[in-house]
Formats: sequence, C-alpha cells, structure tokens
Amino acid sequence: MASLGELERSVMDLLWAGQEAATANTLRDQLARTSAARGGPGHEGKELAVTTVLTVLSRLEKKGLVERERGTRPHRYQAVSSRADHTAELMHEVLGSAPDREAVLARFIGSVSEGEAETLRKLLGHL
Amino acid sequence: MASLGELERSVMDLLWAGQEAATANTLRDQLARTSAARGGPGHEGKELAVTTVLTVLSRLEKKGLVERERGTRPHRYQAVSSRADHTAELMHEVLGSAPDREAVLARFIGSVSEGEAETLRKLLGHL
DNA sequence: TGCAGTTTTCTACGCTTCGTAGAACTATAA
DNA sequence: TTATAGTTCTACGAAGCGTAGAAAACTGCA
Repeated sequence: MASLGELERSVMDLLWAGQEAATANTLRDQLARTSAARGGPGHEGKELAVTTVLTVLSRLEKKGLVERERGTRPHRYQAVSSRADHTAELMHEVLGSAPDREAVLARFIGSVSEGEAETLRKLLGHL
Repeated sequence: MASLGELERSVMDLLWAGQEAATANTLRDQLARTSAARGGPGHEGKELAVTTVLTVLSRLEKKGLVERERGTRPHRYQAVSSRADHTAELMHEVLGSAPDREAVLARFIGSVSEGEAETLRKLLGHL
C-alpha cells in the first residue's frame, strides 16, 4: 500500500516542501496556485473543493504518510517523514522483494552517474 | 505504469525463474503447483483457467515486461529483462522522481546491511 | 477438405483505488 | 445561541486487476 495517485502526490509534495504543518485550506490554495500541482510549469493547478483535499489527506493519513493534529480546530497536517526518508524507504521496499539483492545492487550501481557514484563512495567510506 | 498485481507478479516470478520461454499452459500448471504462486510455502496455488493466464500475459506484454513469440502456435512468453534488471530499473524510477537525490541516497545507504555495504564498495571501486 | 480439439482473442463482471465533491454534521466565535 | 468555518460521510465515475466464458482462429488428422 505504497503507491500514490497524482493528486495525492501533489499534496505530499507540498507537505514535504513546507516545513510548517498546513491546513486543508492552505493546501487547497497552494494547489490552485502552484505549478507543482500538475507537472509542467506554466500549468496552473485546478481549483479544488476543500472537501477533495480533506478526502485526500484522510487517505494519506490512513496510508501512514501524513499525520494530523486533531487538537486545533482547523486540523493541521504534516508529512510523517521527509521526502528523502520516504523515498529511501521505497527503494528498500523495491529491493527487499528481490531474492537476488546483490545482483540488483550491481545493476543499480551500474547505471548511476559518476557524481553520484562519488557521493556513494564517500557515504560508504566512513561506515 | 510500473506496478504489478498479485497474479501478475506471480507470473513474472515464474518467467524470471525459468530460463526457457514458457507457454500459457505451462505457466497455468506451475501456478497451480508452485507455492511461489501465493506467498507462503505449503500454500498450494489455485487452479486458474488458461484464459486467465493469457489475459495476464497480455497485460504484462502491454506493460512491456513480457515478450511473446507469435510464430509458434502455442505462443511462448518470456520476460523482457531479468528480475535484477527490472528491479534496479524500478529503484532508479523511485529515485528519479526526487529532487534531492543525494539526500535519498544517503538515507538509503544508511540502512543497508554491512555485507551489502561491502558489496557496494567493491562495485564502486572499479568504476 | 472438413472436423474435433487446442489456442488465442473479445468481452465482461466484480472489487479496489483514486479524483472529485455534495450533504450532513460539528465546533467556534460573536 | 446562532451563523459560519471546518470535518466527516457517502457516493459516483474512471481505471486497474483477478477472473473467466464465448467466440474466433488455427492445427492435426481422418
């Protein structure tokens, strides 16, 4: 239960981008304004109903990606983990289902840019 | 369009396991017999109709994961790429959608077993 | 050459997920 | 205590997936 729909992803992107917890209304506005909402820049996001945003937020909460403060009245929503953490976790998930992990890693490393290979060497160096 | 359903995955597992191209009937039998079909061992797979297997194979073909020889009468199906290649590609896909690739890699490396870290070091060494 | 069996394609149905939002309910501020 | 802002409930249509029958296409044999 890890994959996200298009709107769900847009919402997560906003939550990951902002450091503060956001309300449904804030997000709604950002979705309407931001080009992050629908792919390419120059493409203004759609005007969504607040209920739509709330539904999506609930679903994201059920999926464990979002956490909400129920105390305050306009509930405030925030991502449970950073985008980097989440993505890394996803990568592990993908890798995890493979019986031939080493082979996968080999292929993976094989098609990484030189710059990133360098980064990886550094990261692996001091372990 | 990368995610697979449960049955689709079972079929891919069989195709990845065998080296020869297989027919729908062969796969049907293997699905009925193998425990690879449904998770745990000891759990015998279900008896599926051949048409079911064929439908799934067509869908996998459309997704670009499977390739079929139309020449021979019982068509023969095989995986387009190895499981390792496919999985590595998936990992790149997941990583690719992140603007903060380096941060993701850092998190990813951070939670890799020591054995695998060693493997990675070796792989990165001779590049 | 025409049939009987085999294989493939077409069509379809039920279930689940996702985008979308109205209706109804609830808390809050004045 | 009531208008108003916010939340939950319910729902519908599209797409993806498991599943398979019906129909069409093909093959080997009589």
